[in-house]
Amino acid sequence: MQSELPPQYDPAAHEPEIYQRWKSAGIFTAHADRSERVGGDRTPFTMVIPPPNVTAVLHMGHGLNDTVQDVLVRWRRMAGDETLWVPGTDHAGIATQNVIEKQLTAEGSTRFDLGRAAFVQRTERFVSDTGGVILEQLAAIGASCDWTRTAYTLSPELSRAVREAFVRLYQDGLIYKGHRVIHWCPRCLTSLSDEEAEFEESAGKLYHIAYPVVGEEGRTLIVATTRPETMLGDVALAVHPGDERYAGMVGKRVFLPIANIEIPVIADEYVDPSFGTGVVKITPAHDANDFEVGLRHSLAMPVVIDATAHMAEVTDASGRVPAELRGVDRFAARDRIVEMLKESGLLVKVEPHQHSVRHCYRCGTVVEPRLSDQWFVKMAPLAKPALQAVRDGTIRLVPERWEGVYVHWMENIRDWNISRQLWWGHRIPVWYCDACGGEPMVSREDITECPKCGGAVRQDEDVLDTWFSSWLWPLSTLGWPNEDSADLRAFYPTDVLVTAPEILFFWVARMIMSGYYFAGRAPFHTVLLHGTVRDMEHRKMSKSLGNGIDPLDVVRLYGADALRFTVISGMGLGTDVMLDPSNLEQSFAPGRNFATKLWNIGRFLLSNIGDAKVASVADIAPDRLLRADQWILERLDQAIAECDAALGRARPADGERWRSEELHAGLRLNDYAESARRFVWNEVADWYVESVKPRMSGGGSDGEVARAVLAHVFDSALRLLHPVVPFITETLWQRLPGREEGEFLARAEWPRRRGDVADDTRGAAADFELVREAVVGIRQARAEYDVPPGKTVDAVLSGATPRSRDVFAQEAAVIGQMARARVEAGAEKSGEGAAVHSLLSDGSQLTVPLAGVVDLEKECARLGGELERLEAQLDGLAARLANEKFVTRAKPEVVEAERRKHEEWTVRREQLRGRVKALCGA
RNA sequence: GGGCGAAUAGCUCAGUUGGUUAGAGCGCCUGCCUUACACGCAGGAUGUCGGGGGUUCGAGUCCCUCUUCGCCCACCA
Repeated sequence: MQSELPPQYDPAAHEPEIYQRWKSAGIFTAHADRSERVGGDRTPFTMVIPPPNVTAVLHMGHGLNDTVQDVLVRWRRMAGDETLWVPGTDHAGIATQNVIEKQLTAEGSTRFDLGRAAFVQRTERFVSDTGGVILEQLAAIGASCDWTRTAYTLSPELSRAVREAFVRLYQDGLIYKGHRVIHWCPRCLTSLSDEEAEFEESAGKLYHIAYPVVGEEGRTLIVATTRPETMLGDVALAVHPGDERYAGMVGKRVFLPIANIEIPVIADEYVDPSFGTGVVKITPAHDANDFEVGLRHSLAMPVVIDATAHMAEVTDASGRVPAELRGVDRFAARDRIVEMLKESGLLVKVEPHQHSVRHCYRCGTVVEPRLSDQWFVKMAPLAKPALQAVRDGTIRLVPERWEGVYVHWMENIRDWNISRQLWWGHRIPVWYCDACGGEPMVSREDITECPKCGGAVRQDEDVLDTWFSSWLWPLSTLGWPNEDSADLRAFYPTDVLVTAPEILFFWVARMIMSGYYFAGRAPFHTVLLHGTVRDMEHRKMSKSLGNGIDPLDVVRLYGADALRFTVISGMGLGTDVMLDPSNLEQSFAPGRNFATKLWNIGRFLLSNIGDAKVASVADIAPDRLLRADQWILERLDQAIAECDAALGRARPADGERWRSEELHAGLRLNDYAESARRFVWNEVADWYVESVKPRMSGGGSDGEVARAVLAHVFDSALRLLHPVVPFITETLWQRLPGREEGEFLARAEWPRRRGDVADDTRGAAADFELVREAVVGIRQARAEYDVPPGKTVDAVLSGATPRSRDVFAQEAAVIGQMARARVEAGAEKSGEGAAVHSLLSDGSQLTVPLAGVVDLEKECARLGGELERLEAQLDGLAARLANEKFVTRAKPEVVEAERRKHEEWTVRREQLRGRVKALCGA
């Protein structure tokens, strides 16, 4: 048997094959009819994957996100739930369109050369050829998604959901067309939502420009602006109505430099008198705030910058842009205008100014505010139930701190611009008949002719924001809007949504809103927001920085399990994971080392345990279990309890709302992984396996007991660990004796604790714990006194006092058996350690025995130090216990604990004193 | 500008409602190729718990303040 398994786990030899077997055994496939919501006998547990962009390739962010989800879904699968993890991809409007446009640029062409239909066709082809690679890559990290339900936001089914949502919202008056200043990306040539236009701190300049007052020679108003190029679109200057400095100016007119036209001075509350000069230029077409001011004062709204961010007289702007500036890029124009102002003496000063500038979240271009017509969703009514859900515990955000962020955003929610001037996406389902006046017709089905006049119609040119399809994801992937869909009835609402906080507003908040609006229910009860993968300088991993780690490299080098274990155990709740892209070996050492350890425990076990069927632990008479057996079974119970506690409840206890004590518990995946790891490594491997070695080789009926306990404990450990390290645990589990064809750990039962345990059982476990402590003590002594491992005890102890020789010999028996120290082991069996046990009843002896072989002076100094420390501690304890306030105010159990400790320490002090006296004479 | 969070070992982080001698992993040091594992075993070192003040019998834990970092939001012309 052993020869089959090499000492190092070779992931490549097992992982792909095992994944295939899981898949073909249908382990990942959910059965709607088994859900208790439709009369089945299993509780459903559903997650929908945050759909990666269809053009994406797997990076560590996905690696982490999908591992977390897979741990949860595998856990619930073993716990007996009917689990469904829906995979899929997002068509990713801007991102995908950018990819194709880049290709076209390389070919010396543009999308306009190609035309809309051909462009969309080409993109579709690209997506069908190369898209979804990431889903295949997910298999490499073990993601147990239901591949029979793979979804795509631009598929016919999901597109139907998009239309339905649009039409319903429109009919309910929640979608409207607005004419206002929005964020415009002059590179992508589309509008963006508030969320898509991200702030970035940048060092700009504040230009102070003098506007000459009409009719008052030499008098000017000074305006401070960061964007002089927009001044050509100025229609007024504004001051605060209460600003006494400019009280007389309101109603007067000033010259707009360069354009050389007159504009009025108005008063508006919007102006902050304490900023700059207290005078603001009003440019309604190129600033969202100025737009509002313009509306209030019925001002003209000349557009002087075109869609590509070049200066032009676009609308209502004739005579404003001098010929020399037309067609000049906005930033070049800024410099030119500053130059011109300087020449005419109207540039007062320029000072550095730190401010935030919005950038396109897809291409990083500085966003240009632009006046245009866009479709908007009225958000306030949608936000109401979504806000309530988080406040009342229907939905919990983990970690908790995100709840505040969420609530604040929801309370101040703004309408959502859902039009994009792109070609790749769901075309807005609105048609116009120009003959009949161009009133919008909104429809679920394509409209080909005008229902009134029978004439030609034209569809709205724009497509919908990508997030307008993603926000329906939990609904649409399950069959909505078909209310009778089996999946929708069986699996909606879903359970846990796992994602990064970056898309809390883009996606999570909107899914909650759509869930309530379209289905009347929250789409999930838990949102787990995990951290980000960063490099050692804490920079986010990114392609442009070149500090990324390819998860597939890690899988190739160390295996999927190593990757999974490393990220899960290294990730506290909501905290970032630091990995070193330049040192994969060290970064993934925790996972790789653990996998190897697990592998070797399995190797040992399989080579010792044989193929014969193993007795069930439950069938073994309790009195045949040795202390070590009782101990490891007790530790197993403890490990199960710890893992269960760390994972927490899968759903609210009452099915509706989280109780406050449940709200912030559970989902501590790192704690779970650590508990399981500690059990298998530090308890099973370090102690139980060691203690069991002589018994196994001894054979006989006790050997059978040991076999049974070892097999049971290891089997349980594999179950506990399977969600984190599914491949290696499955590989080993399959080889345990008694396995039948077609059995999979992936759907084996999650371990449960034994019921009530008899007192003497508990006592036996505690006895072994004493043995363990004794062995540890002896090892410390050996190390401290440099007892060479190659020496037998007798050789070392020559010259020792008879008593110390005697005692150490007893200890040595245990060391030999349990610690693999090279000491002649006695015949004492199996770590029962009666000798050690009796030793422990007098704790003073543990460090005494070597007195004869050590430097007496050194030992006395050491003991003296120890005694001193102990006395200081005891003084403190005594003082505390003598303190009336402590005794009366502290909790009784605390006081009791301190009393007990005081007693124990007093005994220890006496022993120590005795030892010092005997040894050192003082 | 507003809000939130963090600061504990060289690094990443745990430390439950205040109550033992503050822990883990990685790293580091020492000794070991011990018949499952050197990707291992055994042992070890390392902390003015960011600074200052306060409350308390008792503070890493609660309060105030300062400093430094991070995140979210914002109409920083």
